[in-house]
Amino acid sequence: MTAVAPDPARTLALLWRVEPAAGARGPRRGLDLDDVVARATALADAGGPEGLAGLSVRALARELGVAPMTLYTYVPGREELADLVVDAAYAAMARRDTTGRPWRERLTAVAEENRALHRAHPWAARVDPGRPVLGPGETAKYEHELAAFDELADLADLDDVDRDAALTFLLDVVRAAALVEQQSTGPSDGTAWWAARAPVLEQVLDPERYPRAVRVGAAAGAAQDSARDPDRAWRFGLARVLDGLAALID
Amino acid sequence: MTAVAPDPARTLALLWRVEPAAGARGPRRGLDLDDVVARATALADAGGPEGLAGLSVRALARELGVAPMTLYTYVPGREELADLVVDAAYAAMARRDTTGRPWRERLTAVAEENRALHRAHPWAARVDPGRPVLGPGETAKYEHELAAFDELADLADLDDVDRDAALTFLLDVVRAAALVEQQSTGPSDGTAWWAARAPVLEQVLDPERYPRAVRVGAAAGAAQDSARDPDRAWRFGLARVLDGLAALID
DNA sequence: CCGTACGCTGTACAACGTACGCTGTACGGA
DNA sequence: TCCGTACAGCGTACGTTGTACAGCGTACGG
Repeated sequence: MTAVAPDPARTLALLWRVEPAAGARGPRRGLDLDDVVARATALADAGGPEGLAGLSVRALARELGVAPMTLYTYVPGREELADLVVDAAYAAMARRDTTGRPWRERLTAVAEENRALHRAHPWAARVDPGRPVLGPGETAKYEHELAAFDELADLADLDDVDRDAALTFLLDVVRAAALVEQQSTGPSDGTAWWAARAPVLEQVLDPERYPRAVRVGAAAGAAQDSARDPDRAWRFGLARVLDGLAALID
Repeated sequence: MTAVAPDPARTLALLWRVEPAAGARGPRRGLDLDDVVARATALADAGGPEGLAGLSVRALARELGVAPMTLYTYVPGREELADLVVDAAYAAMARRDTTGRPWRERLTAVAEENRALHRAHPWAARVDPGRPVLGPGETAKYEHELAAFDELADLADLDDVDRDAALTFLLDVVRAAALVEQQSTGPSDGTAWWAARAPVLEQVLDPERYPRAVRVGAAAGAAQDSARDPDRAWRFGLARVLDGLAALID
């Protein structure tokens, strides 16, 4: 079910659009790689949070009006296609130039840009951050976001390793907030979700045994469902990140 | 490929081991649900970071010496099996009683317990936190971890929603650190990984265009690979979390 | 003692990723 | 001008997945 040799060099060349000096023999290509990736992205977006995981070669081929195997002339396999989709999404992000602005504002901008990413592409929050793509999109994103730490790195005397850790720290809290947000705006809008579970839960969730879990769980669940203050978790996380980083400045 | 009706009540009953008052007619069951879950956990653990996603009904059945379809008399489907595995892992976590200790120590204990979880079960870091399992394991974990926030909630005047957000904040940073750690201890030990990519990257990663990305990326990569200070990212994240939460105390 | 509820499983189907080999195209060199 | 060849596209096929369905056999309740 998986290819034998997922040559990383080939994938990188594809990501960076480094053509293998094609001798233009044979028929012209009927599709454009950028189109393929764009259609794949649209399919993934339509698939909700599991969109990227659920993206299938056959569905994409159907969408593009070609046979499934045709896609393999454009892309080595499903995994690499997903990498291209991810990197394209990173490349397409809006990046505010906040050069010279105070560090809190710069980091907030980065956080908001990533929040927008997660809203545009719900699957982005499920992308494995431990497996870097190393494409042009990710690289540009990385460079831009590292730059936002210039002033803070200076003030707090962060070395490069700490700067990277600080960025990871921020991005991860943003991702977590996105996951929470997706849960409430998810397929079932809370009420039905809880209604289906309430009968068993009432029977089993002993408030004397789990006092905090029952109380806090109910409060947190209600807060998420009510659209009264949907940004609360988001602002909490961001403020905690900024305060945590501010403590580095002695 | 997916079941038609993933009845949530049935799954909850299974998680909490609420028997449907079985009239004990017919043959005895040859397997124990706890055994099934234990073997599934072992299989997932052996499968590395993708272990839970890669867990297949057929493989588990082979392991248990039964036909694949037999498992469907114990569990509604693959998804629910995964939920049981997750909840069992939560239930099995060691939980230090830190009642009365200072809040930083209590939160550190929670962080370390979850770090141990991620080391025992690499797939745990990939479990979707937006989809709560609501089993006894998760509930006990939630209760225990909320309790660790008692003093801080008091000092910082956190309401229940904030308390939940603060816990989520902490757990997510721990998860992120686990993902980073898994990347370095991963399948290929860094050197080979970079060697395969270096030729293309050198050709394409312009240090003038991406100065910080190239510099910081190299430093961060080297820091992860070198086992010199493997805990550095971990300690950074934890310290940032504690400082960020400490700022809530006015 | 037997009817029936239920554990177990063989078979089958739809969907998946993708290897292999064919067909037809269109350019580079003769 | 023509043709060899490199390459785009794809039909077919294989192995894998989750799981629906129907049959078989067991063992308890009446």
